[in-house]
Amino acid sequence: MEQDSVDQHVARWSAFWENEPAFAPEVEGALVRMNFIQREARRADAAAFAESQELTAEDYKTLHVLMIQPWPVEATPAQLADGARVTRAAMTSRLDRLVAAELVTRENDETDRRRVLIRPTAAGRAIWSKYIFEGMARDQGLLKALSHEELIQLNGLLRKVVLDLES
Amino acid sequence: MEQDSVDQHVARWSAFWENEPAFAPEVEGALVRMNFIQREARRADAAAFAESQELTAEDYKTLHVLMIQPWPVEATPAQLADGARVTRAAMTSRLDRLVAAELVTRENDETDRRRVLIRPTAAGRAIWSKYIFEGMARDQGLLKALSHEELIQLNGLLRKVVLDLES
DNA sequence: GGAAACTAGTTCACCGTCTAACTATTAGCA
DNA sequence: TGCTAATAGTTAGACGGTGAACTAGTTTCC
Repeated sequence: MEQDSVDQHVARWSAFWENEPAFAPEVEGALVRMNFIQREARRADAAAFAESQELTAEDYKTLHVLMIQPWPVEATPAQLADGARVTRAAMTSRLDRLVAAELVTRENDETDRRRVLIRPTAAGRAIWSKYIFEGMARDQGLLKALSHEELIQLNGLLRKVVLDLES
Repeated sequence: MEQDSVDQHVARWSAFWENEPAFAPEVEGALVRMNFIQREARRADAAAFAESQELTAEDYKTLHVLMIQPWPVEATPAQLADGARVTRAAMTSRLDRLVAAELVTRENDETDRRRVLIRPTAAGRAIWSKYIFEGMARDQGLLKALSHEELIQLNGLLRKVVLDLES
């Protein structure tokens, strides 16, 4: 099979660690390749949102986490922070921006007055559905080199890793 | 095969997009799993360096990029910035810290007086070799669920993706 | 019923990164 | 040779994130 840039990296690296049994070329290669793919994914996402000027990839992520809530589509800042993997403090300022852009509303929950409920506006729903399909297309483009069967094979291998890490 | 958390995510997601042909469960699954593994890797790295108190994972990365230069082990801030994938401005402040910690030296290049040459100190070399093997062990632990043959298979699939993205 | 513990969200100070502007030096070329 | 353009590094200001402290409201339990 043709070599990619990671093969070269691993070859240099293997030469560097010659006679060093602790170095595992296949582990290095797999992790560097996954890193490469993820970086490319983030780069493409950031480029798509930079072009649009409407919102950042981060703010889209917040909106996305909100939109995929089970019906009714509403969530607390804490839930959104967990989903977007940022702190609640960071979510406060993300929501400030989304509220200012009128993509979500922030209302007090009258049944528990500590809580705040976030709901998408019509504009927020529209923006989300505008970008969600573009994102899917980008993701599929990223892995377009693999056949359906190869994708299933890849998921099988990755599932083993994830199951091990989750146990 | 047993299900991992990503299978559940993909199942919910598939139900959400029922009758929506644009959604590709295997693509979503593979990317989410790679994301999971990378996040776990970063988490473990950050934990290892947080425990040590000697330097951050980011500053280690800088030192690492410096140490893997071909002999003689020296580099300009620009080279290090490229290797660590941060801007030169960010590298300036990273180097301030490493110089203050006496892990690297910063000298003017007399043949091109715009340039600065960064070299590791003895302490810098020592710290790097202390952590490099721990990092390799963490990486191998991350993928310990896969046999050698499975690792080769995984690299084969990922190589196809990387080659496609590089072309 | 009321004190203590817990929970939700926000504010604050700090940190690391980014972009853009700036200084100093070198290279290109009429 | 002497402008002009390009290059290396740093600095300045803004931004988004973090953890800790804080306010307000709710739950627990004697």
